[in-house]
Amino acid sequence: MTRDLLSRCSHSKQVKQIQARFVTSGLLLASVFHHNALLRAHSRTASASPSASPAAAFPIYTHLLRRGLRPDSYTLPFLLNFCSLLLARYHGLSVHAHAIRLGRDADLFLANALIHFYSVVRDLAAARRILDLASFTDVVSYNSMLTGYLRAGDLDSAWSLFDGMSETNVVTWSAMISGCLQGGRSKEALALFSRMQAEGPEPNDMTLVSVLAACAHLGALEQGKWIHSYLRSNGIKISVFLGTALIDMYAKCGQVQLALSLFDEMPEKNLLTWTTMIKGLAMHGNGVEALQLFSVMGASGFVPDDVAFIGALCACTHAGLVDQGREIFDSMRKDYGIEPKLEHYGCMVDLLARNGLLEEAQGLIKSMPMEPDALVWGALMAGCKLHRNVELAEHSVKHLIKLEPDSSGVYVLLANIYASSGRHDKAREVRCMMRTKRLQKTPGCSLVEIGGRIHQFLVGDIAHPLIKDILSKWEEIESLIKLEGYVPDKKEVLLNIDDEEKEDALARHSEKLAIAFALISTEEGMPIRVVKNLRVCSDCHQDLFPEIHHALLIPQWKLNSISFW
DNA sequence: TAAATAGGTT
Repeated sequence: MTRDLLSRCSHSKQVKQIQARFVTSGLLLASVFHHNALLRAHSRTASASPSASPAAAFPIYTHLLRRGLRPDSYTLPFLLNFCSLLLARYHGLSVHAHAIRLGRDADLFLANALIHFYSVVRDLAAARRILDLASFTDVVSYNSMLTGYLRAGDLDSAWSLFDGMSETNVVTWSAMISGCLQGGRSKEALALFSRMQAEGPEPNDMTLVSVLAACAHLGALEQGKWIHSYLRSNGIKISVFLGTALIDMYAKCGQVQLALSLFDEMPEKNLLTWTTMIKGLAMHGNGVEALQLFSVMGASGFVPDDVAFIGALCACTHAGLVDQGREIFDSMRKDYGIEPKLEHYGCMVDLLARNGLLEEAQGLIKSMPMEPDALVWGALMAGCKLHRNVELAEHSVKHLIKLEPDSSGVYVLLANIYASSGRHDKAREVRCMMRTKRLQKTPGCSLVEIGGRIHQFLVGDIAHPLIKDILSKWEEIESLIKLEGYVPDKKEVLLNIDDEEKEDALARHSEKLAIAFALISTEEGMPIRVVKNLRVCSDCHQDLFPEIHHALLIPQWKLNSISFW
């Protein structure tokens, strides 16, 4: 009876009401079991109640002791889990001390709860000590330690623990895959997933959500599609989580229509589902559609949060809707009580600057209640480049260099601006500055998926086993497209080198290597999809050659962080 | 008892 009553509670207030009734009746709290059930109900409802406090659980424990009852193997773990949920460090420490006094600290359940607790409060050394000294451990003990390392971003420790585990389960593998993802190592995440299929347990929906996110980051459409059909053939229900991950994957892999039809079919959506779809539409230039969806979302009763507003502002940027952007930006505070964050100012500066409203953008920067970051100045500078305002660009660059003295991007941008306005002496000066500072341009990196495998190319890359064939294919392409009227667009190559060398430098851009490789590795008529870390250079984007016309180039800045392959 | 999704860019 008690358990039924408590398991129906979804909010901590309801638990408290039942608790009060128990205490006043004086009857129902007669056993350890009832105390445990209450503690558990508090934990279960804590995440849905922002006002939940660890202090709520302790009177139950004190009550138990006063009655002369002895905590069983569940009592202290339940109490501790409550502390973990609320990141209540001091309460948790006192539970640990109590357990030692009661001699319960050798229990397996408690050891696991302690490892989890110390992991979430980021005391990994304490967690490790418990794991190493515990009399009994199981796979959960190791998983808790593993997720502790992963939460802290310590992938190396996680890997070495993982490699040494004698028993693993689906949680172990899912945690590792999501850990790789969080660390920006999507390719490792996918590799781990194939290993899991060969030697690990069956994946479940939580595993697949992470795998889909990895596919999204890598533009691995074929693998993403494979997961989708895996879901269908295994009768796995498409939850809100899975559906959202699928929509994101399709959108990031360039398949907005597929993403949209999935979105329409989803019976249950949450704020993330909407935001993902809005962002997906905006990313592909469907700014107007994205904004329509944003208002439909509001009409459907979903209150946009700060991330949803980024999506909406981003849609305005892509569609050049300055007035709507201003309106949305103002309504954030006025209608929703959300203070614009740095990111929102960044979007607005981008929107204004891109559309030539450089002074308004500068004014907005001055009005910001916080210090503008490099992205804000970068957006202004990009606008200056587009609208050839060298003076304001120089002003922005001073701020940028102060904020990011070691970032090569700033200097490259400045050099770009000088070069495109014909001031080659200044551009050369910047280049020298970069050389003396030993800064290197972030290498362009393109990925192409052939037969379910991802191939990576860096600019000027000669590491690929087929590099000779790739380069001769490019020569063939180049001679053909030159006949069609292709003229290398050398403004992307700013270096002060002669024309022939410029052509050579262009020819080795990573996207060209990837396209040439894809053309020799696929059947005629097959679509080619290239994903790139930087914006695709305008020369590479010319689509004079009919075969390249099929190539879909998706710039993806997120890949910037992948540098270890 | 342990694991999951969205976010502005040169």
